[in-house]
Amino acid sequence: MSLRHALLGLLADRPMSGYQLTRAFDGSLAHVWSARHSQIYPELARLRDKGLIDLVDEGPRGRKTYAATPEGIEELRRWMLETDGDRGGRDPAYLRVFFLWLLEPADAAAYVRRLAEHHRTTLARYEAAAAEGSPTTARERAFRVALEAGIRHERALLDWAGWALHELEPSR
Amino acid sequence: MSLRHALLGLLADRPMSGYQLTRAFDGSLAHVWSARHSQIYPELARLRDKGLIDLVDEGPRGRKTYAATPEGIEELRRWMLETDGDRGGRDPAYLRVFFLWLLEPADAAAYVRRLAEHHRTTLARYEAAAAEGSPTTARERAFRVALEAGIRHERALLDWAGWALHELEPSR
DNA sequence: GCCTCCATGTAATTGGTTACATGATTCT
DNA sequence: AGAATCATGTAACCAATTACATGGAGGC
Repeated sequence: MSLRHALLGLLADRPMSGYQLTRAFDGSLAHVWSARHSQIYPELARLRDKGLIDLVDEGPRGRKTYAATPEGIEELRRWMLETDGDRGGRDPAYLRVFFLWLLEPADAAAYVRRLAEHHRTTLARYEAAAAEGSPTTARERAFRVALEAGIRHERALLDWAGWALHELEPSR
Repeated sequence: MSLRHALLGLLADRPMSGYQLTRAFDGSLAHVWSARHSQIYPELARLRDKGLIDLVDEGPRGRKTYAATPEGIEELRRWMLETDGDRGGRDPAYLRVFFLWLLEPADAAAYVRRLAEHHRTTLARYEAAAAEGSPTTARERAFRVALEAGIRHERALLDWAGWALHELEPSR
């Protein structure tokens, strides 16, 4: 169950509310995991029941801020090293690429161009994030390492899209 | 619902049984989508009810072979062009990378080395598949294009792992 | 006063995994 | 005869999305 550990990981860094966690899944974490608030709030309640997180503050508008407990961090560390059971990633965008042959060449090319556009914007966003300030803490350095994976991934697929457009030309 | 369209895409290429489809998800498709037989068989029944696939043959051991109908291919084409609603990919292996700072440096390095090993074997498998014969049909050429995305993805992350190991050295 | 964003929750439904259950064919 | 593989299905459970529902705080 990765959602649980994603929440623990975020809360191990700093205390956050369910609302802030929801927004974290729309940000830098979006390409590796995501979740809606309707899944997050009940999961936070379960994590609290198990003593893996603590309610550390209550603010305006009913805001509840949680932090990971030592037991929570322990559980997260355990999960980090327990790699088997990882199932292959799921990616509808690249599932479609397997079936491009069913489209008219013009539609297939348009699809690949749209993918390229998407990779281009994401890459720019990541590169901008990487450019601002150099990491100092272990946490910041690890984040930079994760970001680099995203950058190389986006760059590789952007290059691929260019190659693919050439390869899919009907004339060839 | 991507499973439905993955099945349609596979059956658009050639008629297959539920068992063969199950194995297809363990093969080249594994890194973009996967499903167990317990999900596939009921879905095939639903697809048949909707007239998107036909039962074209029954063989030994109760084997049932299905093929996509024209309506099925039409539905698949529609899905190919309807890209919104794609949610970000999910990848527990790279979710862990965001939390590497929580591990002892030695454990973090071991984790990255394991990722590298995984990318190395997958890359070798893809490159071997790419090396055998040159594609002739539109279907084969599109498959080669999809394979190339896999190759570049694996290569990029293998390179990343090497860089990350250097970057995570405690001495730095 | 109204709009936007902050903030949390529940209910209904669909998607996906694990476990249960059965049996035929082929190979050795 | 026994093992491996082929082959299909159902049931129970867990994970995730969509829709429903409510209200406070801050800006204009």
